[in-house]
Formats: sequence, C-alpha cells, structure tokens
Amino acid sequence: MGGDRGRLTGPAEQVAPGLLGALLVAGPVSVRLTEVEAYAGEADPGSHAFRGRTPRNAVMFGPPGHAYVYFSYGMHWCLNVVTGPEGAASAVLLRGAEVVEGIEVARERRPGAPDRDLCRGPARLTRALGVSGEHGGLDLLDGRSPLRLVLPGAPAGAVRTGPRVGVAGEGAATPWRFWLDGEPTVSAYRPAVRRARAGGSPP
DNA sequence: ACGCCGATGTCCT
DNA sequence: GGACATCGGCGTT
Repeated sequence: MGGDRGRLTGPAEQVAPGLLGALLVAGPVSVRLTEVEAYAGEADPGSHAFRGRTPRNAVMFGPPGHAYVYFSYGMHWCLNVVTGPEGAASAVLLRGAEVVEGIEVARERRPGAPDRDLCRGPARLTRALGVSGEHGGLDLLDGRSPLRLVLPGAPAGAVRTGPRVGVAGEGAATPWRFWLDGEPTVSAYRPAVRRARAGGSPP
C-alpha cells in the first residue's frame, strides 16, 4: 500500500488539511500541526515552483514526504512537506503548531516568547524545532530521520480555510490556508505587500 | 492596530 | 546589478 506516503500523494490543496493534527518530531521537541498552506506546482503563481525548477526548489519536484526547507529574508528558515506524485512540484508550508513534548528546549530556542507563540508562524516553528537548511531533502516518513512526520489517525477537528499569507496577485484568490478552528497557535493573517515595480508606477 | 526595518540567498535582467 | 523574499521583532499609536 501507499501508506502515509499515499496520503501525501494528490493535489496539495486536498492533502494539506489532512496534515492538521499531525505530529512533527525533531529530537526532543514534538509539535502538533495547527496551520498549513498548500502550494500547488508550476501552475500556482504563489509557489516557488512557478518559474520552473531551480537548485533551490529541486526537492519540490521529487517524491512526496520529503522536506523542502528554504531560507528567507536573510534570517528565517521555513519548512514544507513535499506532496503530490513525483514531478508535481507541490508542497505544504507548515505555519503553526502546538508544542506537545520538549517544551523546555523550545523555550530556550525562543527566549521571551509566550508558550502559544513558540511555533506560531512558519519561521518561529523552525526555530523552536531547531530546523534549518541541513534538514532540506530529508524523508520525513523514514523512522530513522532526525525530522519525522506522523500523520493523524483520525481527522483532527473543525478545519477553517482562508487566503494564504504573503501571497499577492492571482495566487491570493485561492483559499489554500488551512487551520484548526479555535487553536491559539494559529498565526495572524497578514496581507501580502504589493511592492512598486521598477520601471514605472501609476501616478 | 500599524509601520519600519533587518541581513542575505536566489533568481531575473 | 538589483529586486525581493511562503517573515518576525520591536517600536509607536
């Protein structure tokens, strides 16, 4: 059978809500996912795969269940789970979670943060878990992996949807952000900033 | 609630 | 060469 890898094979926006409630394990710290976003391949203007394959996004074009980790704004790491069949270049960004084990370690990594903020936001999540570029490409479904994903045995609860954070333009129309209703660890919605384009802005 | 920036890799021109 | 990034922390209202 396909098992958990089969559950990650399919359109990213259909796979994504199934990740809510999943356990993500990184050494001493375990978290339960409460918020995710789907990025659906080369046709999705919000996706890193939109302009085709590059060295950075190559993992997205591989088999499902692997970690796509990228560096942003000169200081943050963000973690995605590759989904869909191999070649689909789809992924789900992990945006929010609740720490269920190893909270002492997570607190040390996020000094001063209230517990509900430890993993509230994609870059906060990677910091609390100690995830960085070296985790890129890991098979999250391999029991020996230092970064592991355990899918939920049953639907996690009421799922809400809305537009993705930080995605502007056409990609902003698709409500491919998913979160668990009522969870305090879901990040605040922040509309994407439309920057002025070089070469002429309207008066 | 909102505004301002940081500090650097990636990719387009 | 240069825009800009799947963002976050800190400051001010």
